[in-house]
Amino acid sequence: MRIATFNINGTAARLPRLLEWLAAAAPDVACLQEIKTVSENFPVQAFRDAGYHCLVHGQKGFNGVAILSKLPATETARGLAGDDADEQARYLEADVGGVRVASIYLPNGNPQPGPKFDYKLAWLARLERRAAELLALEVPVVLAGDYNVIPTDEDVFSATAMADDALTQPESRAAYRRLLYAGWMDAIRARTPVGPVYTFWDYQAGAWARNNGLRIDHLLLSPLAADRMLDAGVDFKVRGAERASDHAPVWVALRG
DNA sequence: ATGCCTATGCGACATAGA
Repeated sequence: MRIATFNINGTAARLPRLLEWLAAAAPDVACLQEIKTVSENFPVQAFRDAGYHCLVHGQKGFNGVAILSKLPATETARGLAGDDADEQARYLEADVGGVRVASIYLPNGNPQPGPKFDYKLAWLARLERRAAELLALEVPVVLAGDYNVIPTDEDVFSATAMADDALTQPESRAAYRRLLYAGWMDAIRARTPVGPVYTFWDYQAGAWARNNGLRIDHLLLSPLAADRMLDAGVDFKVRGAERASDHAPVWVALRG
């Protein structure tokens, strides 16, 4: 089973690229972020024609997450518990073929310090609580998404250029590291332990051409999912297409 | 020191992204 995460940066703007990628990569599950549409306007029929069921948690204009799956999916959570006032669509979770999968769009947190950074850290704390509940289930789980966290200086083209950014702050990194120490395996780093691996390249300043990237899209695997991992990687080519998202898809292959 | 691009919206610029 191949499970991918892809921040598409707008469904309407990205639909042709997205359908091309689904046809070429044929993931069994695709966790999408930044769909930037209300659920009612998500092009369910186009994905159905491509062979995918859809679960959608959208909102107007910004954010929004979805899970596409070849097998039928059973929704297990919509939104993260812990803050009833939080109306941003950033978390969707489902059972697909015996694997629990979450599509995560973590808050960016800039500028920091400030309320947006506080929201990011609070969201990370809520995610840690949900992650602990999921570990206790003792089933294969894949937490897939745009974490907006650059885990280490090896995951960024220039640590100094990003030193004041919310994505590299010690508090953001500590929360991510706590997830790893709790038992979650970073699939990309399990496959490629050393050297730069990027999943995002800014539209500005020729970042793609210069390979000025960041690694912020992650696949965290519970122990039972990690046991089944065959391979993991980034579909770099997708970022080089015309009218591409600023993120590339990241995928993991599980046995069975 | 700032903007560089891109997407969206009750568009005519503002906001958000990262």
